[in-house]
Parts: sequence; C-alpha cells; structure tokens
Amino acid sequence: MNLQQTTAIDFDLARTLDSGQVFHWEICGDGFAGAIGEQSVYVKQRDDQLLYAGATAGVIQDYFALDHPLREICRSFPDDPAMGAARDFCAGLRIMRQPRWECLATFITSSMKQVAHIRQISRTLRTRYGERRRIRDCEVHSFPTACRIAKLTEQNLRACALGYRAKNLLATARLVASGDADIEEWSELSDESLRVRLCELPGVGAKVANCVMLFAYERLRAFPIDVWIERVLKQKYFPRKRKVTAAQLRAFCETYFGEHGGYAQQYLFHHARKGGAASRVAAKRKPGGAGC
DNA sequence: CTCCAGGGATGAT
DNA sequence: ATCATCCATGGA
Repeated sequence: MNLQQTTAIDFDLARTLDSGQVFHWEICGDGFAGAIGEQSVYVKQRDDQLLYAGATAGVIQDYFALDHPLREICRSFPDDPAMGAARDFCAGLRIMRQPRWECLATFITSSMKQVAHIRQISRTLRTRYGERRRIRDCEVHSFPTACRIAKLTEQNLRACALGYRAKNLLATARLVASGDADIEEWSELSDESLRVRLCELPGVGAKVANCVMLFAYERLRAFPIDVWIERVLKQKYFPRKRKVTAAQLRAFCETYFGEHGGYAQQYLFHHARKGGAASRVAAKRKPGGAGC
C-alpha cells in the first residue's frame, strides 16, 4: 500500500500518542496503527513529514490538531522553572481532537487506573465489541458505539475488567444512545455549561469532565487535576505549605496557567510521568519508620 | 507481599 | 465546604 504524505511541523507523533490522552494506538512496523473514528489508519513520522494511509489528509490534520499554533500556545505559558522544564521536555506534543463518545467512555473507565491498564481496557472493549479492520498487516478495532454498549449488560462489561466502572459506563452509554444526553449538541455550550452537563453523567466528575472537555471538545483552558498534577502543583507551586485545599488548587489553575491551561497541564503531566528522576514528583510516603 | 493508579458517589462532620 | 470510605483490578 502506498503512503500519502503531509507536512507536520512542531509535531512529535510518538510523544503525543504516549502522553496519556489517547489509549489505543499500537506500534505497527515502524509506525503506528489505530482508529480515527470508524476508519483504520496507519501513520508514521519522518522528520517534518507525516506518512499515512487509511484517511484523508484533512482527517489526519484535524485529528492530530496540526493547525494548533503550538509556538504561540507555548509562549502563553507562565514563565516559571517547572513550566519551562515541562515545555522543553514536551516539544511537539499536541492536544488531539478525539471523537466525543470514545473519549468520554474511555475516561469513565480511567478512574483509579494506570495508563497501562486504561489501554488494556480500551483494547478489550474494542476487540470484543468494536468493528475489526485491517491496515498494513495490522489489526485495528474501532471503539464500540454508545448504542452497542447500551445493549450490553453490566456483567459483559465487568468481564472486560472494568470493575465498579462497568455500571457507570453502561448507564452513560444508555443516556447517550437514547439521545437524553446529546453529547454532539453540547459542543455549542459554554465551558461552564458543558462541564455541568458532563458531570451529570454517571461516572463523570470534575476531573473526567475536564479531560473530555480538553481532549474531545477542544476546550484548551480545561485543567484536569489528577493525582500526578496535584503532586506537581503542591510541590512546585505551593512548596512548604501544609494544607492546600482542592478549591485553592482549582482557583490557582484557572487563572495562573492562562488561556491554554489545558496544554500547560498536559505538559506538566507528561513531564512528571515520563521525565527523568530530576523531574519526577515524589509520591506520598507513609509516615513513620526510622526515616533518619 | 504491599502500594498505587489520569476518581466518583455517598454519607458524616 | 471538607473529609472518610468504599468501590475492582492489575502493574510495579
């Protein structure tokens, strides 16, 4: 199969796919295979060129948000040591435009899960209930639609290792499938209204809502606060302060990181998670023991 | 073995 | 408003 080609400057494909925003792309040959909606796509990067098959250039460019003005976005970040280090570490990392339902569903399954296991759950759901496709000798499965999941049982989903998340995914799938929750229509809402609507869905709280807003609704100001980001914020921005409430953190993030706070958050997250020992934030240690 | 993970819902202070 | 607890599962 012949590959098509499009220019992609200020873009790092592998880093973007490994940054914890999308969970289903797999290594295929010397590139990656995955689904963009219902289409199976192969893509690999060679310098400033993206070589791809399975979709149009327009779909590729839109999905990877190659139109985001990354230079300007990075310039809008606050000028402090933690942010600067994260920005240097995350060159070319872009916030993609993901399909609403699969992003929402995947982050409902993400609660109290490591990235590796979110990937495993996504793979199981796709393999069992999605549509199988083939691209360049690699298998790709689309994410099951809300209607498909709505017809399953909680036991079906628990069998995919979802645990207590099964009930939430099923209930939300049924709301979306019935049209009671019109997640496509919600793209017209303001940030605040959108967050309220998302949080009404079973299994969606502030953190998941912000992830979905950032990764599927292009609300680049949305700032998800998970355990990693919470540690980064407390250690880098509130050092030697015993008590920092969730409300304080939220208020700080809304203003300090500016109009592209979601990008800043993703860079801080990726740096903390994947950076070297120097960047790593220490997990909370159990008190006691002769620490010396 | 233990500790922890891109949390949410519920009920008690 | 803030805190405690429970909820499943598997990687490290």
